[in-house]
Amino acid sequence: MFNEFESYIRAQANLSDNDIELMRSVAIEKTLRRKECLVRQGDVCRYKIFVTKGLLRAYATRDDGSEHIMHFSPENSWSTDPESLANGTPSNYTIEALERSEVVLWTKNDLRYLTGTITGLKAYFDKLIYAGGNSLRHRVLSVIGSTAEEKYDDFRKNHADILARVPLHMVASYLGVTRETLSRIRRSYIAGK
Amino acid sequence: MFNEFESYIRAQANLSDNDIELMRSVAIEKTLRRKECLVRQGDVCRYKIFVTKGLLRAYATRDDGSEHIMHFSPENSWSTDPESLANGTPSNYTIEALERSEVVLWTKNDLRYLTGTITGLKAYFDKLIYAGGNSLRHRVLSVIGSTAEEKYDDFRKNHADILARVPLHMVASYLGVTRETLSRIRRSYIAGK
DNA sequence: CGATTCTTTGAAAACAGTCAATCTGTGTGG
DNA sequence: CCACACAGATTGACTGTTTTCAAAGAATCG
Repeated sequence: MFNEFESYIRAQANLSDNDIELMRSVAIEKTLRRKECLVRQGDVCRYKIFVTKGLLRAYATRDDGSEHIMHFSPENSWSTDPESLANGTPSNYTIEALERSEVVLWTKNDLRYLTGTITGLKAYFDKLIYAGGNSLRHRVLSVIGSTAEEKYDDFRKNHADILARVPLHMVASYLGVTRETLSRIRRSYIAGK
Repeated sequence: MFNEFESYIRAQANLSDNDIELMRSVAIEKTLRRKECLVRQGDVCRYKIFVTKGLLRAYATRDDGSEHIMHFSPENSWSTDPESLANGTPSNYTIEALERSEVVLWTKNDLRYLTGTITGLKAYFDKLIYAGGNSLRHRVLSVIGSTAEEKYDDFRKNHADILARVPLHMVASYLGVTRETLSRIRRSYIAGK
């Protein structure tokens, strides 16, 4: 798993062999069964997670039992609850594997040490956070200004890879519509083209 | 205006007198009339903006003419279009003063130099981006999982200061509901308590 | 195969949007 | 001081969309 991470990160950031070995020395490898949770809502999220295989989701459950997906993380992407990780507060999210997955974990402290030592890694994380902000802003715009159909369009455009891998009711939960509504949208979508 | 910025930033970041003078030397001060725009949708956003007095909004206009507010920036907060600023691409947002305002501006290049030189400033911006991500995530959750009424509640809780200063139809535009709906919500709100 | 899980469908109800009109307060110019 | 225009807020009636509830059909996992 770390090997997959290594080839990914080498392509993304300018790291020496030494940097890689440093990261490896504190990395934790883990295999997740389908439906296994890495963090449960209410727990403290202790790791920053890189997915080398499979697919995770981070979702919040409301008092009424409804679930809202904040984030999908397929292979070669990251997951965590940044707020819980940074502050040690209980997480609002459950992070669950949707497929059998392989992940690499780092604790907050190790990560702080790594980003403090490896400037290339810090620069990479900065880029990552910046890109995350952009996609959150796009999502806010999409979600406050669009009909359910436009949101679905948007999702198809921006997350075609995810669309093919997750049950529809999770797409619905990501978009903030019911599964029934999404189902009807798709029908008219197919009819319309 | 830079003086107001100075006292704010000194409280937020660990900066030497020298750092401050460096920032001052490239800062641009500007006064904005009510309704004056600093960036227009389609323009490139050339500055990072600190508001020392007044209130700005950043909003996107859709093809159908509807406006969606991404961000309010009262005094002692920042505004910009990060994507446009970083990439030099046309901005999706118009940044407009809602009140007579005073702002301090830095160009991308000056900013890059400043953050590269002043580590305390870099650390402060990192914190800022991190906090911005958190609030965007909260907003996404609020907006995909709540009725119009709950969104309004949320806004009241998190932005009481803004609520008192902007016309209601802008709150509506921030929340993604029509002004009529918001008006009706407020009525039931008052009746209910 | 049997049991889940996922998806679709229908009908009714709740919700939010649209259109049009009115009301309010503010500020301007005669 | 008044008349007027203007921007904002509210209301009513209507329309359209989305949710809810209930059921059934399809696909998938063990």
